[in-house]
Amino acid sequence: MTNSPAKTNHNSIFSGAIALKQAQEIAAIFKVLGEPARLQLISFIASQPNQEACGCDLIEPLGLSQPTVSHHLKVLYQAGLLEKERRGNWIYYLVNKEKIARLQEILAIEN
Amino acid sequence: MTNSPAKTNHNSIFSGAIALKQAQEIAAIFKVLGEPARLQLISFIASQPNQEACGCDLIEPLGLSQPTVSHHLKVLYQAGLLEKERRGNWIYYLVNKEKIARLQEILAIEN
DNA sequence: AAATAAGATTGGTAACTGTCAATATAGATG
DNA sequence: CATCTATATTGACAGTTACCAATCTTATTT
Repeated sequence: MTNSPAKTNHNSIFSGAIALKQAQEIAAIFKVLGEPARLQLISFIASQPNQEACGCDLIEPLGLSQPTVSHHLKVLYQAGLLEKERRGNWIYYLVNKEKIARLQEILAIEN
Repeated sequence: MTNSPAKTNHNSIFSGAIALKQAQEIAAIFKVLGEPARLQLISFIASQPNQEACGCDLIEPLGLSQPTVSHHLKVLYQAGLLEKERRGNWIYYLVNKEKIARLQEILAIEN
């Protein structure tokens, strides 16, 4: 269990004018979320009973081809929004809640 | 002053698997935020003393051409993330805080 | 080792978009 | 009306990406 630090929220884009580098980092995450299929993936995975799902169960509900779903899962994983774990033939994905929480802080209005 | 309704947060993508249409609507907003220049614009405007800025003051800090800045401002405005108001020759932009707050709710983890 | 099933990669295409130069529009002022 | 400044639009180009079919890789099972 990690020790939760004091909540300061100075990571918000509203706590001061952000520099280009930070803007690029944050934008990269929003860009990943800027695709309907990827939002559906996150939402679907999180809504499962164990809050996880294997790739094969994600193809049908999205109505996209297997390569396309695989591509989106990769993008989400590389952005740190999903975690994955292999169990036999299947790879189970789950949402990285900390990353989501950090994103939420970025949108926190200080004033 | 509007009466604040009971906070239910059922707009989050984590309160159940979202449908395609909703995914498209939300993704459209994240897509707009998925550009460094636009994040800088929002951040810069909000960090001004009156939390507003005219377009002409946004060109230099971004280091982009006037048409490009104008384009980004238009995209942000059309997405409902910025509001604008003409005063003489200048057009002042300010952040739509409600829209931001709604975005934050979309990322709220229920569980 | 062969067969099966899940997942990843490759290659190709169509569509989108960020960027700027050039130009146009709008409002204020002389 | 002419001029000046702020903002918007147009046109063009380069880079990116979502998508699929086909193929490859990985792990299990017989």
